[in-house]
Amino acid sequence: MIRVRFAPSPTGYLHVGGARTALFNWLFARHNKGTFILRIEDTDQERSTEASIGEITEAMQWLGISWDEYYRQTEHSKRHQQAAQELMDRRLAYEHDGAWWFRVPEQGKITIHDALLGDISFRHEQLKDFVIRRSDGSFVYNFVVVVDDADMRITHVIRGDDHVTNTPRQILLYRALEKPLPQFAHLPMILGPDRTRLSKRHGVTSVLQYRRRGFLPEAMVNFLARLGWSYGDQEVFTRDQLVELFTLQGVGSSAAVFDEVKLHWINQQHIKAANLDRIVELVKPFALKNDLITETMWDQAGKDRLLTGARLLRDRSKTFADLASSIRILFPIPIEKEEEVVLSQHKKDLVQAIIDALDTVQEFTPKNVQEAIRTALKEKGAGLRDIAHDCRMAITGTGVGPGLFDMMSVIGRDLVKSRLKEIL
RNA sequence: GUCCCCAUCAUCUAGCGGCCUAGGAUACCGGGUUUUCAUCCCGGCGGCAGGGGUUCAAAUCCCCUUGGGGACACCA
Repeated sequence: MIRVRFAPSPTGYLHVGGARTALFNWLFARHNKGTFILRIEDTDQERSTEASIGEITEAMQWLGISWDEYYRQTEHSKRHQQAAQELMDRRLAYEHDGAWWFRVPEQGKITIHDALLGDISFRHEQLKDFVIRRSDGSFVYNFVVVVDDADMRITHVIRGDDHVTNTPRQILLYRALEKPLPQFAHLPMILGPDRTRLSKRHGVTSVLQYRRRGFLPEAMVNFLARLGWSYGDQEVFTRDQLVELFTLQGVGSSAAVFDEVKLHWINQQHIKAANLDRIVELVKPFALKNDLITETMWDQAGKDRLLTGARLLRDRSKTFADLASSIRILFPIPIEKEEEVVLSQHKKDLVQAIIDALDTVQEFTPKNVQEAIRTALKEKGAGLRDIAHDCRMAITGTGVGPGLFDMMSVIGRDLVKSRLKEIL
């Protein structure tokens, strides 16, 4: 039975690097029908916070990374004490300056058999004795992680490769404690555009920030998975496909740069594939965010209109923030125009003809609207080209967008008419 | 500085000795579709870090150089 864990320390939000590590563990567990454990490494009482634990679990839930077992490292203090005492009793550790030190044998070398990196050797001289229990009685990371992983019968330790140099010390501890070694797999790091380890100074690294910016969790998961993992030429994956296809063999060994441009593209792919009802539901908070649109207005907008609007506009949206700003035109609020519309008298006549024509339309469908407008323009000896851009600007505030008749239909007769009158 | 890891287009990557004149994706640049933009379709640009080996054959294996990253705490 495969058992893996993600072990974040709750000293801040979940960043994308941590999320990727969690994701790979989770995919590995789900693919192999194993167990995924979330273990909060909260032994650093100074820096650990409840708020941080909440942020981390919320981010994981948002991403859909579900855990089967949950632990807090501090709950295991007696086990740590017990194990440390055992090493002391067996003279594998000694006390110095009030701290307990693990004795590293002077001769020999230690080899990690890493599932991703192959064999990596360290000579004992490089390691030196190290502290396992501080003089204040608390335990050091390298020690508790081994005790906990052994107790929890972790079979595969999948973590960032910034941990490789910790691994030989940990292996020594496994041996001293007479516990079976897990399989190690060290994931390559995620880098910023400047090729240094991804951090706050590279911009947004909080997973939850991506939710706030209008990204879909499945897009985030897809993107994170493709950072280091691949499956032939395929780029877009559903969560289920990822679970089905994920293997450690598919994981590369070189660091990857976090490319937000590609994240946007993947997000767009998932927005295009998502269920429209969900799109409408998810875009709502973005539309309400800093706008004239109220909750009531949203509810009165009409489900069908919102659905149609979302369908028409989502091909142009990389994020929900994009979609929210374009879907505003469905609401009876003033629209900001990208450019001032100044019409010649001739064009004003055309617009007036269009307004009049709209009144003759029975059911306000794209097809009917088109028919009425084309007919009206033809009678004036004009074509759609002559006035389309101005009409679009009047009713949507922008020169680009979905088909004019589709837009008029979904916006609705009254709103279209009043917006057209504004430019006369 | 010491130790460890990594090295294919700008970026993510396929490639695990012959299928490679190195494939896909993003980005970028054209063209088509569209009233416009986007989507979509077609095309283009662009890379095996360098040098030695091994082999009939190397992007693939080995060594060196260079470059990049990481670790060097009584932090996790």
